[in-house]
Amino acid sequence: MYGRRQERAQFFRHHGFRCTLPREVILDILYKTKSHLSAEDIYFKVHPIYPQIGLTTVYRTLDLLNKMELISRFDFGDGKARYELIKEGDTSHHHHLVCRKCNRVIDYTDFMKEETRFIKKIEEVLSKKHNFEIDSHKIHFQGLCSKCKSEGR
Amino acid sequence: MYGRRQERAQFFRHHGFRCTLPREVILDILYKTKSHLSAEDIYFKVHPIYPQIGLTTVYRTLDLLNKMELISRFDFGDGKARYELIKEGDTSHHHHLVCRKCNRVIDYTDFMKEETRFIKKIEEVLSKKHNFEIDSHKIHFQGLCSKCKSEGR
DNA sequence: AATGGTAATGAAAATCATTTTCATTAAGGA
DNA sequence: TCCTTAATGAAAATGATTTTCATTACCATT
Repeated sequence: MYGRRQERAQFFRHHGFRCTLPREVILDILYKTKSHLSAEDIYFKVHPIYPQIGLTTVYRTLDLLNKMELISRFDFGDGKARYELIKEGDTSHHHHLVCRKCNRVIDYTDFMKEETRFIKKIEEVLSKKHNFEIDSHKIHFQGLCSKCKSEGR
Repeated sequence: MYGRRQERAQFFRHHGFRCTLPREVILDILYKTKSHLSAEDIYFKVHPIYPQIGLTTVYRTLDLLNKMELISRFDFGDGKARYELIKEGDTSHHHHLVCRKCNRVIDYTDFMKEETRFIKKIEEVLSKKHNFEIDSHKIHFQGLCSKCKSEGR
């Protein structure tokens, strides 16, 4: 969906939004980049190629993509929001280990089968109990990364 | 530990910090309040009784308590950090449902037995694999709360 | 292909949570 | 009680994000 211009354009229009250059470019960068990008990160990636695209637009686009549930927003404790594309298929589903000292983030994909089973069960119960429409979940481990551990806390 | 002044004082000293009035008062408020408080929330709760305690000190104290792992920091998407006391015993262990529209937070404690089993297993594997010292985890469901669902997204 | 209504943009200014600075205060060990 | 120094408070600074507003450019319609 994200790979082809035509599909992207349709996706925006389906949601009642226009497909513009900044939106295409930003979505493209998120598509091509694995790591967890902040608005500024994206701005500096975009700027050399499209210097007319401003930081404000990056913020607005990230907000839009988030509302469209194309991307997820994370807080890893470094004072800026970070974003990741939500890809289709189970292959990319992952969660994070976050170092509470240096804020380093490690992605993991272990135990996803079991997780899915477990999460599905909770979701069923919670969504009924609280009349809540659950559409995503995040799991987040905190602690000390190898580097910070060896340097002493 | 948090209930008695003597214990609190010792706890601070054990960690090499002084036990001061602001620290006692702020810890006390966190102890007595169930909900997820922001620095400002705490400041306004403190202020009528101890007007000499400033917002800066609230921020600094929350930072300290967080580093001492007495409290946890959360981002529920409303632009301010929120904090919760980490209580002892299994009874208070819980996670959150967060509405992506109005940022309402619902605590849940369902399936904690199974969760503990599941999380313990993941932690063992991940901590070895990444040489990471895991000391806590967060689970976070996102979606629409009953109110926002009925009002139409 | 040209047009027009309007959503989207960019630059600058504003906002707001959080952090820093620095002079003053007060823990708590000696 | 004294003294060292960590902790505090007020004000200023910072930095991420949002708002404002005049301009641009999608894209449905002609």
